[in-house]
Amino acid sequence: MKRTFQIKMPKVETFDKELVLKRASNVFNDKGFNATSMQDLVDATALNRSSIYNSFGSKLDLFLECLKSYQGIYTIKISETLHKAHSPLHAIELLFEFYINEIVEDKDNMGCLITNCTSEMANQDKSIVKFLTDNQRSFIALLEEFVNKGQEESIINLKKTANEYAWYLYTSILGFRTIGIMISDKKDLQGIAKTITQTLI
Amino acid sequence: MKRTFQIKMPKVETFDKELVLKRASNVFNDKGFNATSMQDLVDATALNRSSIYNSFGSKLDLFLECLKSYQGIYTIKISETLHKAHSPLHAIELLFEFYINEIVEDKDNMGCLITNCTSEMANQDKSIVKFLTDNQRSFIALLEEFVNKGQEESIINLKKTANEYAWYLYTSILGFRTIGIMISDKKDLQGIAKTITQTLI
DNA sequence: TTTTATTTGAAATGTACGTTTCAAATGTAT
DNA sequence: ATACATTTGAAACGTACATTTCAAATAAAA
Repeated sequence: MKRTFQIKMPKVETFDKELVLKRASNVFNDKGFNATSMQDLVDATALNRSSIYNSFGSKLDLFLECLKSYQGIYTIKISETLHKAHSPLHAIELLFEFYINEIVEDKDNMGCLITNCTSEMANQDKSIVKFLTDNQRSFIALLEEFVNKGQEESIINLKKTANEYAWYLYTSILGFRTIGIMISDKKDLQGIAKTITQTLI
Repeated sequence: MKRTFQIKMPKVETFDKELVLKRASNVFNDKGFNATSMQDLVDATALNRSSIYNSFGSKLDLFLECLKSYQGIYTIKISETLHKAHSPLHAIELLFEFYINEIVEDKDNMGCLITNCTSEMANQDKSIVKFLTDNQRSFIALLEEFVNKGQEESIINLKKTANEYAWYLYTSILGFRTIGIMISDKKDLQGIAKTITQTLI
């Protein structure tokens, strides 16, 4: 309970915020920020317009919350994926397998919310840039950690530093998420993923 | 002259179509399709609203013409770049150098019109999908041709087929164009490009 | 110079946008 | 049961959108 310190307790926010953000994220992911209307969001979330503005502020504020929610969900999924692996290289291979499943299951070919957002808004809005920069930094740090372990265990080659390979993998993932909008065939995607990860061996 | 077969020749279209398309492409590239208004296009092209509708049909039709114009310009630039090389591998390295220069000179961090369009519209409009699919096919064919030559000359390894490397390179270029929105530092970009092309050696 | 098909400019069309407003409904704590 | 801070629903706000309209201007051909 957040408000027990108050003398009087009025009607309180009842909706499931995470569920609302998931539904809003889905619309934003499908149509992009600019093509998504407030009406679309009202329909998708089943919230009233006023409630959306009350709870989130503006369309852009809601979008930023969606980005954070989406990032949170994927951080967990990716973390789980990486820790299932029996070696650092295998972790990176599993990461691509994870993305392949995401793409194959993404029947509407929406792609990744964050990658799409980079294309659509990274040169338009400062708060978006901040989010994307932070996301990039932490993702690359995570990748670097696994590459580093792989190099220490002599499973990943030493032709490049762990940081260089992390940037390479991050760039490849951006490309992979974008080509996933155009291609949904599992075999084709596995072929591309194999070629990307082969570089590390 | 296209209309000499007519008896009477009325006032005829005077504006430089390629220049207009370049200017329109620049706005679309900067803001994306959905965030670009007709007023933005009127301002950028210095054409009248009526003239735009007369000449191009609709905003989407104009956008498709912009995509084709952009594709035409890049096809020439890329062809020139590739044929400057002294080997097939060098051609691919020069291709990345070309993109690096494009990114560094892109002061507004707009990215690539076609890559951005994939993120924004590939799951929304059929005519866009057709353009993107054709573009993808021809670009991959071009890449495959160079990889194939490189493999015949034993400059590029045979761990993967030329087609597989072409898909890999295409995916990498999509990622490279997207990260180019976030990163403009030449050294950083050169590092990533080096890691991508290293795979072929 | 006149004719004529087309282009041009400015205004208008109707729709849809993001956001605000506010009275009524709600539910917790008294 | 009552009080009351908050949420809700519906309507309204002003703006901006893509597109159309049409009279006036234009320039090639007769």
